[in-house]
Amino acid sequence: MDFVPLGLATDLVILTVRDAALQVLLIRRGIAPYRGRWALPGGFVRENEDLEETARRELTEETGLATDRIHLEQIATYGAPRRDPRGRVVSVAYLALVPDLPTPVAGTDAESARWVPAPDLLADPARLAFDHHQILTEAVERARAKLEYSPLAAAFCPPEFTISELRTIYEAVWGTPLDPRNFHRKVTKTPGFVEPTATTTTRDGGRPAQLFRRGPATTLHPPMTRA
Amino acid sequence: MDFVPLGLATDLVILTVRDAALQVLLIRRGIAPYRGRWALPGGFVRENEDLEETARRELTEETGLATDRIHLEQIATYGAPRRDPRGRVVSVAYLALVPDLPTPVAGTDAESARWVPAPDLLADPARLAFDHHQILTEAVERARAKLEYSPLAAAFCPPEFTISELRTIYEAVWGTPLDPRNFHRKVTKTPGFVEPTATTTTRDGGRPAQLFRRGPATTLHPPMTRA
DNA sequence: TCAAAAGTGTTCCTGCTACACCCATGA
DNA sequence: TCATGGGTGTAGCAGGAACACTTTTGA
Repeated sequence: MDFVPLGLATDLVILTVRDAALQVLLIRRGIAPYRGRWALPGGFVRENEDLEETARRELTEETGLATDRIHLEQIATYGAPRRDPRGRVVSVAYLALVPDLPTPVAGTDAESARWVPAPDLLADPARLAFDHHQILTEAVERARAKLEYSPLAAAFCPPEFTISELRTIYEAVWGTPLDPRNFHRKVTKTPGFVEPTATTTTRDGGRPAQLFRRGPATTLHPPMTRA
Repeated sequence: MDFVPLGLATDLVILTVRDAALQVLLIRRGIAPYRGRWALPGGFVRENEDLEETARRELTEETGLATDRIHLEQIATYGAPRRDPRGRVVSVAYLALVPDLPTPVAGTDAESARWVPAPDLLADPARLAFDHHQILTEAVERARAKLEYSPLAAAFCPPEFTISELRTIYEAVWGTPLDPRNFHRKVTKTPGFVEPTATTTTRDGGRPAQLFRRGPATTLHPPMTRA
């Protein structure tokens, strides 16, 4: 067996929608290399640990979230020989979509972890450590694409949500305004996307809005369309 | 640095369309484990070798193809602790789309490498070694999805091709018949998908068909639609 | 009574499906 | 002249975009 010496790690792109904007969880590096710079959270795979298991462990460590209900998917693997100055480290990137947390970043101090608006980061390729700009770019594009044909936008929402709240997710992730009236019709008529609950809320002001839950669909027919 | 001992490999799902069917290149394993069983071609990543570089090297070794013009993309990484009985091996899977080769499998003997129809393999989860059935399944699904919104079907064709030949690709990959007349209109009217050449051919019989080249588009608007 | 958000109706237009029809070659 | 595949026209329908309009609350 050709065991070339290398480290295997996972990096996480943890996305949420806060203040009507798509935001990424970053940590500030306390040690070299890239000390003091912002980076994606991540860590090494342990012996007898599955890759997704590593990613879920990191996710819990960074957010304090019970990881069961969180959407987590693999994005891609980055293995350029010199991507880490310490030596050969191959990293499997994962994308996590989390609801806007009441407790922002539990378990870590505010100095070393924070939410940063995704557009700011995407606009500046030099702001993140390692090749994390590229990883972030591909992860965000994946998230944007997935909102089209999957009901994943609901992964950003609490268990019960209004159609407006769901629309806010789409607008934040895609960065485009959507017509509230057509959006409402489209979402409620797409089979399995959302299911009505018996209750309503006025938390968004104005006329009471009906609350919905995620439906059973895994793909949307027809898909939502970006402008 | 936590260097857990493990092997890093790439596995290749090499697809082509032959005899109007989607086919996969398999090799017969000469050594344990899974000796005598069919498996995806693959091999270990070398020191200072990029992951895609490994994949291209394997591709050339198995097919004898100059790898420059071949479409190659990463699918996913498989790292379950016991997926390889020899020890911990993490594998990065790649998808390659190649035109129907005049010389089928150059550089290897016919005993140990052959094209196998994809539907046969997909239908039987136990036929391939390791977790290769799962890898194949995800790779084929990726290829099917990509034909919808990218001009990648042309990667299965020679540099110049007729609309019918392109349609054959879609029918083989998707496993559904398409209306030749609507397909023709759709393809020729989608901006940047194909570009006409000045020449025609009668290699498919009947009225001479115009030959086309790949156009400059990277995504198709509107997308092709599966039945 | 007014502002604000929820939700419905309607019109126009694009794009897909189905299929009738004509075209250009080889046998 | 006929079989074979290439290619165009067109009618009908489904879904999206735009926007007028009604509903139900809190201030």
